[in-house]
Amino acid sequence: MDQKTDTRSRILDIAEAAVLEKGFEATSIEEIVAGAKISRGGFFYHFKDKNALARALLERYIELENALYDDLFARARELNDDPLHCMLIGLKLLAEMLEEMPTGHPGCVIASTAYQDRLFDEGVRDLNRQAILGWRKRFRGMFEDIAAVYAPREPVNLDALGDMVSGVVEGGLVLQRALREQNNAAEQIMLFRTYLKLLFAPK
Amino acid sequence: MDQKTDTRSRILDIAEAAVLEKGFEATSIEEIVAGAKISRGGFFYHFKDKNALARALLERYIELENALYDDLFARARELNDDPLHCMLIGLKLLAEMLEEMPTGHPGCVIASTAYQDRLFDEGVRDLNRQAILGWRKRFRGMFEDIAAVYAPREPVNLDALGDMVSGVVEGGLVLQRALREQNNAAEQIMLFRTYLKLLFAPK
DNA sequence: TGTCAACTGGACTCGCAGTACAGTCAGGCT
DNA sequence: AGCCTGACTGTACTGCGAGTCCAGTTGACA
Repeated sequence: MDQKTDTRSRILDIAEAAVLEKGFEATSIEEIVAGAKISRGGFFYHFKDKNALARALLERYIELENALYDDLFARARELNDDPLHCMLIGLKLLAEMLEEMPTGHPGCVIASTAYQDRLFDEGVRDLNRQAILGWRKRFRGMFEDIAAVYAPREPVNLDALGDMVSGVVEGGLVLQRALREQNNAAEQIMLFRTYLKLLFAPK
Repeated sequence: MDQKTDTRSRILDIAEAAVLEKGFEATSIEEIVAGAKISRGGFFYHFKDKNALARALLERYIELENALYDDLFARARELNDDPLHCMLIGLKLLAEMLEEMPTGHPGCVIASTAYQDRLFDEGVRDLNRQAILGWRKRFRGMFEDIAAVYAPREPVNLDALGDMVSGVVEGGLVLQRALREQNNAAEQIMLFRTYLKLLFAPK
């Protein structure tokens, strides 16, 4: 059981790295089993097919991302109780985190999955959807707290603003991937942070 | 020669629709030739391999997108000479265009390509890169014109702001695809428009 | 009439996903 | 000690899609 968990997550580690590097379809089971030092049979013992692997990969990724956001904004809240400043600090921390990744951020599995749609079953697509809706809810809530204290200077739809966090990160990562530059995602987040300052900060 | 062009672009049309629907790898040459009513041999007469198809697809898409931006902002300029208002009108037109597409926007080939990297050769990746750099230059230029008239209220890197146009569109399309909603991309663009108003508009 | 571009059609190789299944091996249970 | 089970290994097979090769057809034009 311990061993099962071990091998399974070893497969996931190797698969994730390969998928982020070159995409899901381009990643063969052959190379995964080679990397994990197991047999093909062993792979199919853990995952019914490639779709099950995709699902597990997504689940793990989403859980990690959520934990990361939890941690980030908890730390931000410790530094400043004000909802706006908490948000601004959290985004700064997020940008720094992205920047500090020496090889650049691995890229987001969400976008990767979104554009390879029909390879996956409804379950995988729904997982993807739920994750983004979760982030919408998370950030919408934070923006509501901010708006309760600071009236926005222009009317904005808070759901859309919540989505913008995900969108800016996803978009930034797409740019970063395509341009082969280093800090586009971090830069985009900082630019979004300036937006929030202009939108909510009084003066 | 005319027929060649005809069949070739018929292949591209069908391939583009299929690729945007389910991704490049998931699109088989079999279904493309079936849709275009040609033989497999006919396909390979026009395209050396799938990579050549990808390249042609990208080239066509980028050209179209550039023409679209040219047209959009030319129309905006006709309506208002001021660089800021021209930008704001152009973004509004862009958002409306995205919104009016009944099935939602087909999605951006750029992101799709970025996340399936290693399937393609260096040429395709470079095309992708050049397209985004072109948009950076285009929008950076427009923002410079704006900044020459209206001092930004917060310091911003204009290259990054230029990238933000592409990033917001890409990110919005990713959300739209993943959420299966209709107007995320348009909404994100309008939100970005509000950003520009806050950043540049005096008061 | 002959040439050439634009195909058709079929046969083949190769790599990869997925199936099937028989056998191995270590640990815990009785 | 004997047995069971979970976690595999190894091999052999099917089927699909990419890509190659090539011989032959068709229609336009010189």
